[in-house]
Parts: sequence; structure tokens; C-alpha cells
Amino acid sequence: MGLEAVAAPMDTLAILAKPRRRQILALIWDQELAAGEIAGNFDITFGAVSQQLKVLREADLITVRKDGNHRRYRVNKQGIAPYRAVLEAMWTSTLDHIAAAVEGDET
Amino acid sequence: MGLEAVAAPMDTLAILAKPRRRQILALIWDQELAAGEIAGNFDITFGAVSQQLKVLREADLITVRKDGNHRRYRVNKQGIAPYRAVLEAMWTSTLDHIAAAVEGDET
DNA sequence: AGTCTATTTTAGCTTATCCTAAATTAGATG
DNA sequence: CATCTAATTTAGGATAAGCTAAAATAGACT
Repeated sequence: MGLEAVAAPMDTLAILAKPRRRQILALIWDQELAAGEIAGNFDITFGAVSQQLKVLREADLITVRKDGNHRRYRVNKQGIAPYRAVLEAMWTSTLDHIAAAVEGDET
Repeated sequence: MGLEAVAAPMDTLAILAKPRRRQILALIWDQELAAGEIAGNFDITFGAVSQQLKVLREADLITVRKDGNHRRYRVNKQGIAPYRAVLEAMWTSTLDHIAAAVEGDET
């Protein structure tokens, strides 16, 4: 195994390294949200959020479902599985309920 | 828990997201190497490597030991523990022997 | 078709960061 | 002390990436 092989296997890690993208993932971790609903949670433009969604989509970390005019997003638990432990380490714990906590409504 | 708390807890992930730093970690995963020896494995300047070592050091991902003129580095297994699973996922397997494989000498 | 809403895409700016080259510090040795 | 080697630090340049603003696309509805 060469040093190159160690270096860059498609770099999902670099994608998860950005706070904004982790925030998006937290939002749609256990609920499906339309692009506009996701964007509404941030102080950046709709376009900027859409760009990040594209990155996450192409990395297979989220899925989209067309619903009329809307694009409904949710985390792809399958694709994110190998990285779940790290995200959990960063988010302290109980990752499955973070989205709820973010919205302020406790179960 | 607010959206901010989810975002940036000191961002070790961003540090590990860079290929060069992972290459360095691989090299000193199970052997102690001097800064110059580490630099010798790359096509970048000694100074550049030293800068990356500093980043890794301040993130508590590696340790230094002064030995005369030399600074001998090695991975801090303690500090890197929470991220070990992801690195393993990226490096396929048997992370403990990657450094050896990189040097071309199989056990 | 025309329009309205939802979303994506493009162009360009700005900030962050990895790198080089040169200057500086630290320790060993003559 | 002078000097040599090892390593760090600083200043500056180039590239990458997130953002804004505006243009383009997609679907629903009249």
C-alpha cells in the first residue's frame, strides 16, 4: 500500500469536516425536510444551502425525493454509517434526537 | 442543544480531513520518527511538514519527545482514539501496520 | 402559453489554507 | 564562541471553497 492510497479515498471526511454540512445533517437526521425548510434554518442564502446539499447528495450522505415542486431531503443512514461514530463523538451523544433538540421540541 | 453546539467543537475532524496530515499520521502510527525523517517521505519542504506537525501537536493527535537535536514524533493513541474507527474505515484495515506497509517492508 | 413557487446553477468575490523560501531558534560539538 | 545540524517560524504566493447575487430550470396552476 503506497502513501497515495492512504491519502484520498474519495474524501467523505473532508465533506463532514465542514460545520455547515454537519448542521444540515443534524437537521435532517430523523426527519425529511424540503430544501427551502432546511435553508430557513440558516442565515445564508437558499442558493448556498442548495450547493451544500449537492455536495452531500453526490457523496451519498443524503437522499432526495421529488414531491411536486419540492425536493425533500433526508440523511442516508446507509451511506453515513461508517462515519456515524465520529459524528456521535463530536455531538456528545444521542445523535438520533439532535434534530428534535435543535427545534426545541423534546419528545 | 443549539445549532452552534452541533457545529464546531474544536474541529479535530477538519484536521484529519487533510490527506497530508493523514499521511503523516500513518507514518508515525506505530513508530517514532524525527521531524526530518517524516519530511523525508514527502516531496514538500521540511518547513511545510513542520507546520503540519504543529497542527497535529496542538490538536493533541501526536506527541513529541526531545532527543538532543531531534524532535521525535509519534501518534498519540489516546487523543486519536475517537477518530480511529473512521481512519480505519478510510484505510481499509489493520491501521496498526500501515506505517510498515508504507515503507515497503511487510512483517 | 403565462405565471408563480421551489430549487438549482453560474459567475465572481473573499477568506482560509497549504505550500515555498528565507529567517530564526535550539542543541551539539569543535 | 563559532559552526554545524535539526527544527520551527514568518512572510508571501497560489489554490480551494463557501458565500452572494443573479440567471436558469422544474413543476403546479390558471
